[in-house]
Amino acid sequence: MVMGRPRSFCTDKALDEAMEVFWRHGYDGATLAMLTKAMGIKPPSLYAAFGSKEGLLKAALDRYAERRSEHMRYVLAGATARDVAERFLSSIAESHTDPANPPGCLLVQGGLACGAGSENIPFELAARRAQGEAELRERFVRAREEGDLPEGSNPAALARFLSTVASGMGVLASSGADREALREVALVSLGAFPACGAAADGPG
Amino acid sequence: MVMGRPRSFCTDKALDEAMEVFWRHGYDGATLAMLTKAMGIKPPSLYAAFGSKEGLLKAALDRYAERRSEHMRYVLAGATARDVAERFLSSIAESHTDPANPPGCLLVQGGLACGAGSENIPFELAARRAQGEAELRERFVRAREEGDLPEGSNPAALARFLSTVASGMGVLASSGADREALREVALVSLGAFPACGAAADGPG
DNA sequence: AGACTTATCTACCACTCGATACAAAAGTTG
DNA sequence: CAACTTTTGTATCGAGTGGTAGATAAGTCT
Repeated sequence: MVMGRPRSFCTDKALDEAMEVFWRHGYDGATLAMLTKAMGIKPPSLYAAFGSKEGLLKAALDRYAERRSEHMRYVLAGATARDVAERFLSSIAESHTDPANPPGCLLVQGGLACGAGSENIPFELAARRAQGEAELRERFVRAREEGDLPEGSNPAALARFLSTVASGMGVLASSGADREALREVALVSLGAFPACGAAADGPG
Repeated sequence: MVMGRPRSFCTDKALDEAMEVFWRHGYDGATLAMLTKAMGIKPPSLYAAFGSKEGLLKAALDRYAERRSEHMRYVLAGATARDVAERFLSSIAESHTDPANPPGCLLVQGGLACGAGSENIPFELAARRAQGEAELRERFVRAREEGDLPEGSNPAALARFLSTVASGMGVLASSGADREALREVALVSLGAFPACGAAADGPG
């Protein structure tokens, strides 16, 4: 075993608490006092473990990404592109209104605009959002090759559309919209999605 | 004329500068130092004119609403519901990437999550976003009555969908997406919109 | 002119921010 | 045991926060 005094807290548990604080108050709005209180540790322990407030956010984002990757694996396993879109939107509607978490999405709530000294935080969050979009895009490229998306369709645009709706649903959820409202948005959004082999029934 | 020393700055000009700061940095990220520097005045003048930082934001939001109301008048004047949706989405794509302003939407960038002491700011912004959605909803209710939306369609859901996409486009724009990307999203989104009298051609 | 009213400027308030110095505590190793 | 390594708690750092007191400037009123 390693030498020295053992750590008195569980890193993952502490990260979960920190994640919730960042989620609810944003990066700038989350103060060291809030974070240390939620994590049950003192500032020196926080800095020894994560280096800085920004380092703590990145660690929390990594943990958030782990959670999301499970969802994405399920989403991307959809049989058709339309199936993938439906899974994506409905899972977003559920997760963004999960009472176990703050409403919305950490990657949106975390901070679209920050004050002096945290200008790079919005970029960090944007990069993580872009990753999910890229996964969808690759899946849709494959779908077009496999013929379940029309030849003329635009996989990049469809992925960006879904990612945009997801961000918008994050904004909606953060302002108190309930789960049913998000499901409705998901349903309407799905109407924008092309159907190939199946009957291309119009929206409504 | 009123008595006393006349004000040395133009309230509207100062508000435009403050709006830009809130837009770019968010409510919490915008400091008094930034605001007073941009407005070209000192703190006592700011407080005499607007009461508090929050009062300044609300005044800036009022001014923002004035600007938007012109756009909305044009949008709502569309001949059909689909026409309204198209005008709405394309005007959002333009305004959210207008190089004269910070990217995105003040009502989104302003603050989805805030720190202690500004918890009501996100509600304030959400209320203003909801107003635009309500205008769309009323227009779509009328459209259904007039028969250019199918009987079974849901005006509230359609309005919420458009509002959600607009918020998502704000998030997208704030992370550096260019105008063409937003136009693409607008185009795909329009595919979710029901067409009534015209040919209900599928998306693609 | 001189009283009155309002705005502006300088300087500063109490407070909170993220981050850290230092010593005591809690382990492992010889 | 003593030497070593790492973490923990206390107490605090300098910088920056939103906001204001008090004197002065710049107008209108009688």
